[in-house]
Amino acid sequence: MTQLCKSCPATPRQAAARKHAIDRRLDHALFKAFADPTRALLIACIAKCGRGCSVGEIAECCSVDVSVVSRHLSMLARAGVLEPRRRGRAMLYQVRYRELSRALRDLADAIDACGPVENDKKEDRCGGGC
Amino acid sequence: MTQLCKSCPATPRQAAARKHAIDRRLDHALFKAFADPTRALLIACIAKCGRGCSVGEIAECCSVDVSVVSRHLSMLARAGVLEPRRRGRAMLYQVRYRELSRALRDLADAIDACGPVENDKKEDRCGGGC
DNA sequence: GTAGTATTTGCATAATGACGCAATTATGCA
DNA sequence: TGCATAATTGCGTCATTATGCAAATACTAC
Repeated sequence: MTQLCKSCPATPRQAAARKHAIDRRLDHALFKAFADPTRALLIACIAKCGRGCSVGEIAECCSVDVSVVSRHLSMLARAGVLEPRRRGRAMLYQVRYRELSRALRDLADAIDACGPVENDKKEDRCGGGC
Repeated sequence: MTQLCKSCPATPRQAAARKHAIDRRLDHALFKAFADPTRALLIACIAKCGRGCSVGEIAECCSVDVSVVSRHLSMLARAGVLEPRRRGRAMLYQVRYRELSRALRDLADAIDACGPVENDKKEDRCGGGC
């Protein structure tokens, strides 16, 4: 993620500022979490529920085996999307609302920061950052 | 994405409001785009460059074959992440800054909207939405 | 037209990941 | 302790996808 276009020599200051912002936000583990349809369904289900849901409950949202759901959930917890918590025999998973929306907004900010500014409008010039 | 937890009967109004927001934003094609390390690298490279980059230039950012980069780029364009444009022999790809950050912020908003509010704080009660 | 450069596509291979089933672990209750 | 319920893990299978190479296409310049 730190390698840069050899053909885009950059203003060091611009490059540093931009590089820092976006590289740190592009956590592909986070996006892998959302990339699978089943996981997206699970996330949406738990998010809309607004509380910690057990694995069995969550499994009712979709048609796959409970073991598959369990694996998805622990993966989502590792990715920082869900917060796991034990209650008796049940394992409750809850969406980490704040952290999640924060991560998305931070990436959006980083992308905006890379967007073309006045000096970069000339199509043939590199904006600096590569 | 429209299926819901059977064990979480919802207040219809809450359910509708929340469901609408998050289901529409969970475009897994968009997140698939970011889920692969190579693609994430390419996106970061083009984003930081701040202009339309040719396939050959972009390929210098990473160690994979140009043909692979070409495939990734056309996939990213299909996903709405990049904007393709021809200039002579070269194909230029530019990040769709506005649309991209907008999509991320919308999802962040939808997630926040699902977050626990006062009435949902009781852990055993479903917030409504499933 | 031909030659040269940039990009895309076809195809085979390798890696990754999702899934179901069965066995195992973890916890609560009598 | 023994039993029941909930969740996780091991393992094999199948589908998807990332990759490289070679061939084909798109475009420019002469």
